[in-house]
Amino acid sequence: MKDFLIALEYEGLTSRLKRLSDALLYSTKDLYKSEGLDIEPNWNLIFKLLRDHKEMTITEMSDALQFSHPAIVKIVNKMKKQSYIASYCDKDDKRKQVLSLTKKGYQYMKNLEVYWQNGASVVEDLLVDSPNFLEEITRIEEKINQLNYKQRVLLKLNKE
Amino acid sequence: MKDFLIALEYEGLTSRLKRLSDALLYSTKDLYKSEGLDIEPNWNLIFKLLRDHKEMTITEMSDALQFSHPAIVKIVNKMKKQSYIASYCDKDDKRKQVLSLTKKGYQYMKNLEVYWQNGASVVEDLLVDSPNFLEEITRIEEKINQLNYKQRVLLKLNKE
DNA sequence: CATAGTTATGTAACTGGTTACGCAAATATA
DNA sequence: TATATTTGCGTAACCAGTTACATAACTATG
Repeated sequence: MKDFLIALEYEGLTSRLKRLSDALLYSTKDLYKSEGLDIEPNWNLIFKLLRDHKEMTITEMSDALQFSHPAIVKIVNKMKKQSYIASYCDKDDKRKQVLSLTKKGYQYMKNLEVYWQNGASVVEDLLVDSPNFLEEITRIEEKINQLNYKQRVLLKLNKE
Repeated sequence: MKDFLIALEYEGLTSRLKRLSDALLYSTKDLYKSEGLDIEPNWNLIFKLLRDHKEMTITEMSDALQFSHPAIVKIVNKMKKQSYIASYCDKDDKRKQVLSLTKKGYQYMKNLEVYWQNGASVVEDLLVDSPNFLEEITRIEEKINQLNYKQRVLLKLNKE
């Protein structure tokens, strides 16, 4: 059966992006599960952020990833429960929670590297016939950041 | 603050796809809400499917859109509750539910056309500097359909 | 033609995001 | 310095998908 979303062209793109990202997400979860790994999707982002920055707050992470802060809170709390992350209260600003990887976190990260490397290599393979993809999706992200979908549609509607 | 996901290159793509598709999804919902429209994301897909095919079953829709069947069931049930869709039991196969748009459904669809047209036009604008995007994402979808992310990573792991 | 397997659909539980709201701490201002 | 505003973060409720499981109806086969 023909793929209706693809046939829709411009009108199908949003749903295709969701469909593709869901497929990758669930497949990643499935991989972790079948490998018996104690990690969830996007923990890798937090691991890498803290590997590169040593210490960060929730807000800084939410800024760097451009995720809502509750999303970060949820991930971080799970990682704390597994003792991959520790935190202390910033003494200059008591609202802030300063997060960093524990020794256990650093050690566990070593086990994950092989999955990250092969994962990146898979993405590279997926993109090999799509050499402009990364560049072009970056441009789309930039546009959406400047003026979101709703604003753009409203602008068109009001011009009529 | 620099975008960490973009800096991650291959390792950030999956999360960027989700981030982008979520941004579009929530912005679409926001648009519908602020316009007072009685419609949810992806209802448009069902409307269009039934506009083009008159009658379809759950499984046919799930096939055409490549969504899981429970996803279709949920959407269709909501649209039935609003009387945009009616159904009858297939007399040759009593398991099947034959779905079609009601008169109310067709009428309501007319109100939506202007949003669909402008939405498509917005997507066109978003893609104007990304002329290869649609073609290249199609190739990525094809690859994932042939061998999913998990399978690809496992293959690489086992080769080591 | 009885029964084993397959298919269509429904339902439950889960997931990983979001928005909305609240509060305490910090900052700006009158 | 009292008060208004902003900021950091936590929690609740929601949302649109998924997988897993159940059931009834159809199909194929010994």
